[in-house]
Amino acid sequence: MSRQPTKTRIAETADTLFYQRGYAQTSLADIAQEIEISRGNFYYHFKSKDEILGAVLKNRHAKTVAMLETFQAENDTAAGRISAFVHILTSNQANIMQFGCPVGTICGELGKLAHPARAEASEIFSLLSEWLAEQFAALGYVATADDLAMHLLARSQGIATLAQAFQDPEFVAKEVAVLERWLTNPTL
Amino acid sequence: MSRQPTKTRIAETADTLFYQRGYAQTSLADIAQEIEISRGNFYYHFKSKDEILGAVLKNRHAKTVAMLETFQAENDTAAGRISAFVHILTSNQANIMQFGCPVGTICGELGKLAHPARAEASEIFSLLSEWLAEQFAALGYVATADDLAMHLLARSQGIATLAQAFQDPEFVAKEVAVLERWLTNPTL
DNA sequence: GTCTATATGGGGATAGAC
DNA sequence: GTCTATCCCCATATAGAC
Repeated sequence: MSRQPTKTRIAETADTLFYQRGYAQTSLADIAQEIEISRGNFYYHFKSKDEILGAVLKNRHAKTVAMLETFQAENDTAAGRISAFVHILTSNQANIMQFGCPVGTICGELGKLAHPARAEASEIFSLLSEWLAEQFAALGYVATADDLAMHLLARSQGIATLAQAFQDPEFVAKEVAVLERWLTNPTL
Repeated sequence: MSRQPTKTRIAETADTLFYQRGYAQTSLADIAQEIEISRGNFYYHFKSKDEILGAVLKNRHAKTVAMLETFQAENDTAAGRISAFVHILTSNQANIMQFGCPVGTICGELGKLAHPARAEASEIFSLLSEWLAEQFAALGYVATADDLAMHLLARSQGIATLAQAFQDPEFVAKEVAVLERWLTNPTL
């Protein structure tokens, strides 16, 4: 783990802390302490904190692509693939209840600040939306695939938001079940 | 407008700026500049920034109660009341696309920071959820009223999150239409 | 590549004059 | 009630030794 190059360790730790505390609320000192480097060392690897954010977003993008490829590989049917997506809410429940959705929360934060990296963050949502649309199209919902994808994405986001606000695992379980039922006959 | 007492003006301006920029990212200097008082004057009216946050959350709570009472007064049927709630997404669309939902985003921010005022923020969600549950019960969905309420709240939140991320008014319009259709026969 | 030391600015908060 | 002046801490970022 700690045999990785420093630049990588910075980006990975920043990823975690940005998720848990938010971008603005995470100081370089926090990251430096976590991986036991000096604050000065930072600027050998990155020009600025914003550049670290860029690297983090690039990482999350790549990890999202990889995740979708795994869903693709591990499920024979489009229905199974969509279901795998929905079940992120279950498998990642503990984190979501504490810190919200990693994509949704960074988009919200960067959006409020009108941060230049805003668009890169939303791109990850686009990635998910487009992949979901492909699955719905494969299921036969060709005409409404895009809308169904956005609809499901929105519902997942809403569940994540309320999960964090109410800290209620039962709510998540119920809503995932509702989504599963909806998936048997997805309509708008 | 500016004839209000300073303490009130601080709380109202803080409310706006906390919404637009986030709590942590709004400095007391920002607020002071907006209403043209000195930074020092602050501490005559509030002991700390956190105390201002407390006042803001109390205000939002009260405004939410008032809003629900208006919905109640202006609509004869439970269906109409729920519909009024849904249409916040339309009437407040411009703000939501820029800054997200005022309740959802503060809950998210305070949640990440494990801030003491977390619970007060979630309370506003509870307010909405309980009111919606009453409406669903009045519609005849007594057994599932609570779940329907949380479900609708989650869907609204999801729409707000994606509206901010994608900046797409059409998406909001489509999803509001979908919600309206769902309301004619709300199921889980 | 990594460190220490430091520059510079901004944050919340306090003291005390008016 | 409001102001100015100031304290202290922590933030990002830089300079330069090792």
